[in-house]
This record gives sequence, structure tokens and C-alpha cells, in this order.
Amino acid sequence: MDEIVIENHVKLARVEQGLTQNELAVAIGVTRQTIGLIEAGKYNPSLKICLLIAQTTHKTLDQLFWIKGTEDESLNR
Amino acid sequence: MDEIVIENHVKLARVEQGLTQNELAVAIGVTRQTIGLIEAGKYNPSLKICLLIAQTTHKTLDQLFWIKGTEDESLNR
DNA sequence: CACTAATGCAATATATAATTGACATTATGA
DNA sequence: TCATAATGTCAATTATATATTGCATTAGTG
Repeated sequence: MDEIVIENHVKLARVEQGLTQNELAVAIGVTRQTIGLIEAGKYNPSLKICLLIAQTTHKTLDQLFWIKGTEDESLNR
Repeated sequence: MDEIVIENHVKLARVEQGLTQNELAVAIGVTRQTIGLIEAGKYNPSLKICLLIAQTTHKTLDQLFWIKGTEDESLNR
């Protein structure tokens, strides 16, 4: 369960909505730092935060997050 | 960020694959208890575990997890 | 019924996500 | 160029996910 790498399009989705890291964070109810770390892929967020990011940015979970090397990786934009 | 309720179809997906909680847990590299708690909706798993469950059960994240009350809730089966 | 696999459920321990506060750096606009 | 917004990052602390162990309960199967 440890070797995998998670990639995401959170930054892309956020910018598309014209939101700053802080605005997204406040909308969801987390800290700016948490958003920054998630965007940087620095850690492994909770499902709840992922779902709230998806809801706020009008994306699906699958569009936002995937395992690096997944075959359909190029599909989620 | 706290009032929301997360629902999931992890149990359904696991049974469809003919796996026990323990087999799924071992395949993913977590504990049986972790799978049991996730299926029971008792807590809020990490994205990494969610992605590994999706990969192992051949489901998408969106098919497995959603916010209760989401309009397209009836679509993810 | 007896035996075992599968699941549920606690208590405690550990790892790590997430917060808080602060400061540095990089845009960006007046 | 100056000012400020936005982002990066770090240290310290808190909250919580996950592991571990053990035992109880349920579901099948002989």
C-alpha cells in the first residue's frame, strides 16, 4: 500500500474556478496550507476533503485524483 | 467541512469481486478492521486507500464514494 | 449440533493528516 | 518602483486515521 504515487488536478480545477488557495480553503473549511500541500502532492488527504474539493470546483473525484501510471490517466481533464 | 455525510458502495463492490474483507485488506495492504470501518461508514479514509480499493474492485472513485444527498447519487451503481 | 470462516466491536498504541502562526518569496497591479 | 496579494515553507501542536490484539457474534458447512 505504500509504493504508489497519487497525482491530482486540484490546482488546475481551482484556477479554472477563479479561486485562490485561501478562498478554496475557506469555502471547504480547511486551512490554506492544507490546500497548498494537497496541490503539491505532499500528502494524502482525507476522502472528505477530496469530496468537498470536487463539489466546490465542479469536478468529479476521478477527474481530480488518480494513481500515477493509470492507463486512463490522460482522460481526466 | 464537518456536517456532511459520506456514503459508499465499498461492500457491494467487494462482494461483486468475490472478496472477503480480509482478502481485500491484504490485497491493498491494510487491516481487516480498516475495511470494515470504511464499509460501515464509521470514518473518513485516506485518498490513497480509496484509490487502492477502486483499483482492486475495478470501480471508479465516483462509483464508490459520494456525499449524501448529492443529486446524481442514484447514478453511481 | 459442532466446527470454522467471516464479520463486528473495543481498547490501546502509533503514524500522519491538519491546524496554527510566522516569515520568505514570487507575482501582480497602481 | 512600491505595495500588497498569493503562494511556499517550516516548526510546533492537535486531531484523527490506521494498526494491533483480543474476544464476541453471526453465517455457513460438515
